[in-house]
Amino acid sequence: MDDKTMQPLLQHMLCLDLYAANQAVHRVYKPLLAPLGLTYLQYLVMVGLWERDPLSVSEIGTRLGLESNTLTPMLKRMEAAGLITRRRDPGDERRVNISLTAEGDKMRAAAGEIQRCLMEATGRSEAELLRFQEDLRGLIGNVKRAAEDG
Amino acid sequence: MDDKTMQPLLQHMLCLDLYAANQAVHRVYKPLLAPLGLTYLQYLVMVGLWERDPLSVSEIGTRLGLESNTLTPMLKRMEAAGLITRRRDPGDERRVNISLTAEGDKMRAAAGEIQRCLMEATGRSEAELLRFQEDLRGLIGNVKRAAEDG
DNA sequence: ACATAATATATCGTGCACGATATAATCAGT
DNA sequence: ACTGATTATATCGTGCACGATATATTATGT
Repeated sequence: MDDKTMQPLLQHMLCLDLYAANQAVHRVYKPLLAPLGLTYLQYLVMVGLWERDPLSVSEIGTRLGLESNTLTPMLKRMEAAGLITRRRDPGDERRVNISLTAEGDKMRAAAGEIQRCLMEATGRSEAELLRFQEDLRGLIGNVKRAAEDG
Repeated sequence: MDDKTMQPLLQHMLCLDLYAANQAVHRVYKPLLAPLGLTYLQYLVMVGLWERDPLSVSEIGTRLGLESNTLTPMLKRMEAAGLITRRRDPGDERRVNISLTAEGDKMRAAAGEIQRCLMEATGRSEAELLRFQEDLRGLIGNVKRAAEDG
């Protein structure tokens, strides 16, 4: 008989805060990435490749929670922009390996400062962020399990 | 000289968890909203209207962090689906008032159960969710401020 | 070796997001 | 009353998201 259950209010909905958090993060990243000609999602792909190169489309997909229907067009745009190359894996012709170009690799130099800006934007210490991240990941795990089980 | 600063890793990036949280929430809502013919964002508009009716386009925009470039097409789809009406405000012809149709108002009945499912999906108590929401809102406030100040 | 299933990517259509811009209505200051 | 600024919505183009589907390649079982 709780009002919040019977009559949802936007003010109380956590999902709206998660949505707003993404919007806010997006808006901090945008001006930082604009000089590099990267979108937010393209930057996440780059971070993945700076860490390990090459990655297949599905390996990128696992990291970002996306599939080829989203990734293929995006990776083609990044290829057209000269950031990455797309080549069929000789060992398994179903796979497409994504690698950084020299230009894409050079952008790595800008990443440290971008991350510093983001950390600073949160106004939280590294320890506070870690604790929050742990909490958030627990919640994500629960929600994902609920989504799968129906 | 921290590695996490110099060389960002996807594993450490909070923004990726926020992104994943939205994906997960979206996936829980989708099957619950499909019977109503609503998308996730359309549902949020409905929640706003169940709370207060009418709302202008910009009032909806304030609540969801969106502007007419996103809302106008979406509201037109909702109008075509018979969920809402769009009428110029007689007192200020610049504004467009959005109101629920009888059909849209009836959907209110399904909202309680949907919210119950979502709460349950988080696997957290109401008190835990409130604490998390407070923490998240603090973080959003900081990030928004950083985005505005540049 | 061969038929079948599973896997990896690509394509298509619809619905957000959002910067840039356009248009019309209202407001403010003279 | 008039001009310029402000406000509210709409339009356009590009880039995600994602369900559904198609195609090609590899793996599996007989």
